[in-house]
Amino acid sequence: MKEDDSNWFSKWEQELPSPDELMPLSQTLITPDLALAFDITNSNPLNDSHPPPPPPPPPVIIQPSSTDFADSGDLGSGAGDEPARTLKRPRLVWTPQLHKRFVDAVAHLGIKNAVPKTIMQLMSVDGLTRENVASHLQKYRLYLKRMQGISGGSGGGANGGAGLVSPASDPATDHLFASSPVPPHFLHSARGNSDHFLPFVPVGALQHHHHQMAAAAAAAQYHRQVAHFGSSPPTNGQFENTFLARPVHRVGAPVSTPVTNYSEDLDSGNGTGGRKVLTLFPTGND
DNA sequence: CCAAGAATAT
DNA sequence: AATATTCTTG
Repeated sequence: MKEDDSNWFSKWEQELPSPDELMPLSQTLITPDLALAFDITNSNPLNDSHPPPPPPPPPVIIQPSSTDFADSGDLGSGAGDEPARTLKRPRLVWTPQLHKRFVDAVAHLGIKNAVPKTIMQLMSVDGLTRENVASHLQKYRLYLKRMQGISGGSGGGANGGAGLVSPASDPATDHLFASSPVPPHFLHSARGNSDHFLPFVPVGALQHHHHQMAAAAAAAQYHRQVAHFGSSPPTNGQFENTFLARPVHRVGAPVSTPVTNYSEDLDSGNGTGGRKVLTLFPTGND
């Protein structure tokens, strides 16, 4: 068994979010129209509720700001896809799944190597940019700092929306970050590397499958994506688009092509027993 | 020049 | 509040 290094890796692979959940980023291949077209009528008997259903009829599409791609059809010639340049992509939504991936990557890299670029590469999420990660990382660090002050660690976050929770979960502190098990060593000064040493990114090991997602699948995912959280504040009227436009990769790094790796994931986003969002599919997978 | 980090902006 | 974008420094 020389699987020493592959050891943690294989384990990691198992926790990778299922395609369904990290689709928001990969939806890049699916156009909203297509999604809607597929969406469909899908009588989803086992689908959860969908209070805020994406009403197809109204001419108004969810787009935060103006300048979008599907807007005027003149831009260059094609107006279809390619643009990647000059276009603004929608805000990235860090779903618990994505964040989990993020945390895992950071954890496995060690705080020292956990720099945006490396994290991004390790996550191998299509469409994720360094800036995305950088921004999130910044916030994540603040969160960790915050935590050091109070609570030595117990990540008992995970509040089921009720009010009983362990300490260290201030209403202002939890939210997304509390939903993922924060690696212990994070709270200490991660110096010298405790267990993870990976100066470089083993991305090569991750590269296995390609995109094989079908439109139908994407459409389905598109739906559950919007109908998430059930505990949203009342005055929250901000809709953020869930699709990202990022059809092509432009890597200059020595790594190969970062593609999304799909794997089975049962989502255990909370170790403290406080189940949280998602996991729309009972028993296994669809 | 590229990338990380902090500071700002939306 | 959450992300993005800009600015500065390495």
